[in-house]
Amino acid sequence: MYRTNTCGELTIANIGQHVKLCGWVQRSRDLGGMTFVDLRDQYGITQLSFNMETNAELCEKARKLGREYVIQIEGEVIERSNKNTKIPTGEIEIKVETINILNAAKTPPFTIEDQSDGGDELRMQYRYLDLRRNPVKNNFLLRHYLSTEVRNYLNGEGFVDVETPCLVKSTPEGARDFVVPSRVNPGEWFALPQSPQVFKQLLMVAGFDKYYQIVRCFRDEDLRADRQPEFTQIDCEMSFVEQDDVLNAFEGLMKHLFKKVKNIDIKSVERMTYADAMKYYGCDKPDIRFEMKFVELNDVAKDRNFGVFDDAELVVGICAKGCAEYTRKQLDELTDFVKRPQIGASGLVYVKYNADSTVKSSVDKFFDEDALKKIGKKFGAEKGDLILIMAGKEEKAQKALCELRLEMGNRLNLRNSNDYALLWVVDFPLLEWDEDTQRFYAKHHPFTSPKPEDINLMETNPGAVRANAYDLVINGVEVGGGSIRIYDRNLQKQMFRTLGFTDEDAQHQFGFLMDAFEYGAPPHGGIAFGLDRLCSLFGGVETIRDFIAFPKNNSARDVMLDAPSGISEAQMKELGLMYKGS
RNA sequence: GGGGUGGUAGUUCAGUUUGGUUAGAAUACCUGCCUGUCACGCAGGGGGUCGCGGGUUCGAGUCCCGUCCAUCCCGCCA
Repeated sequence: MYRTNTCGELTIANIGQHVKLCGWVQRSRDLGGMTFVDLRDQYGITQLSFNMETNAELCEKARKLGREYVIQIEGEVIERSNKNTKIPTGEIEIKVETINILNAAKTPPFTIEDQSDGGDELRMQYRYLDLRRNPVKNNFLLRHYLSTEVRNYLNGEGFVDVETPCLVKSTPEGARDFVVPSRVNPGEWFALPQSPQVFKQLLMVAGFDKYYQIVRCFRDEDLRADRQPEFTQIDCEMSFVEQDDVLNAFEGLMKHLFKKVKNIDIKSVERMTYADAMKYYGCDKPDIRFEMKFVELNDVAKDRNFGVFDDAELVVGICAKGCAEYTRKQLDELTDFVKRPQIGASGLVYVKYNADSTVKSSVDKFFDEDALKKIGKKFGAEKGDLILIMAGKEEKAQKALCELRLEMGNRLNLRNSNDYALLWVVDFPLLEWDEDTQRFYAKHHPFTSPKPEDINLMETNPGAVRANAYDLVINGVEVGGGSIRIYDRNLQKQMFRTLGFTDEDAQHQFGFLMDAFEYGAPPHGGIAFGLDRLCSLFGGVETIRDFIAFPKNNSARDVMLDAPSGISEAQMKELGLMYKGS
């Protein structure tokens, strides 16, 4: 038997017990006459003590232990004469009788401490050492707890966990696929699933009433702090449901998770149409922890001989409470912020409603005080407020002001990571026009159903058709999305036509699904949540990498494995692929 | 594909603006001393292809060009 106890559990109640412990040497403190060693395992740290007077040989041995040596010790739990109140085991120590070195260790390239001296790159290369650190380890305990509670809740609601394949068929819609060559079928390829979408729909056709799966998904697109090429979804589908049934069911899941994981009572989840989200926040995933809503100014801003406004499709602004005292420098910073290439605005107009009731703007030349006050009135601006205005093409002005609004939220400390605001964005457009390819694409995916009252627009004005599609947005982060699906063969066929598929292409790509719809497909819908993003949200950080044990770096590489890598000529031949020597 | 930031001891960084003696600090590591430490302390020591390649110069960590890597963002992500 390696051990009788872990390094996190012995307390004053165990005094006098003879124990065996195993773990890693966190650190040793050699005081000359005596030596202390901190022994660490997943559960905590226990101090080992050695005394030159009582056992010189053993004490010498303890002094030679390096950091991260794996050892087993045997000894007696004794009360410390000097107690450490900072750790749970701080009242006791082990008077060691024997040390057994299970494995020596090289000095690690960075310190295994809560505050490590290691940089990101190095920690990823030695991820197994990084994972020994408490803050990193705790992220995975959180993830484990979160997914456990997801299962607990969904199991309790009657959802059935069904596994779906990882080797599937490549389809032209959506994200770029990862593909896998088939040895048995030379020249043919599998794709890794971007989501189990069609399988879960087929499970509904098969009669499973409620399905879920915590499942890996793959997308071969460029990475971000919140995007990895393989990521995990909580994938769900239900039969005989309308949109409200789905929203209500998963509000329940969210309330459960917040209660269990964060001990937060979520009172309600706001609902907002996509149209309103765009109008008031300029994006489809607004952070509603703070207001600062957009106000459109076309009616009061035009016809003042100010070309920037007169030529603009949209003049729109926000009101930053109490910011009228912003200095020239601060306003310049904001202007630079919106002029960054990523945002690309050409400028920023401000109006200050000063405490002394005077009004000052960057467009005084075109707007007299009355006109500026009229603008202020549209925001309900008070003394001390600052209005920031963007103008231009509708989409661009919205996007720029959206970024500016979030920036102001940050500056005004309105985006506390301990506050959570949940929001359903509903009634997304079904389709999105793409200028480059001159065709419509499904905004969500091609299996999303149009709102029945909009179906008649499918042929006359496809861009105006709204979908039974919804996203869950928490603090401005899209954590999940779903829809009520099409379950009728003809409607599905019409959808593919609208997307520019010939009937033959549609049959070739998705015939299995449309065929299934002819054998008694129930009305159904569902949703999928990004587990990694939920974890990062609960953890209060923005990068999902911290919650993936072995993540890819920004260039989609695993730096620890040094993957991807070349394969042998023999493997290539076997797969029927051309070999390109390295 | 595009933009920003960064790359200097094992590690994290300073030094680069304004080129100039032997490139520093902290921490880690090694040695010695120390009997109640717990970020132990004290004394000493070793440790550098300044990412790589080219250029300018009497002289380059520092200036110029190229390139690679990392990271954040835009595009992309149904």
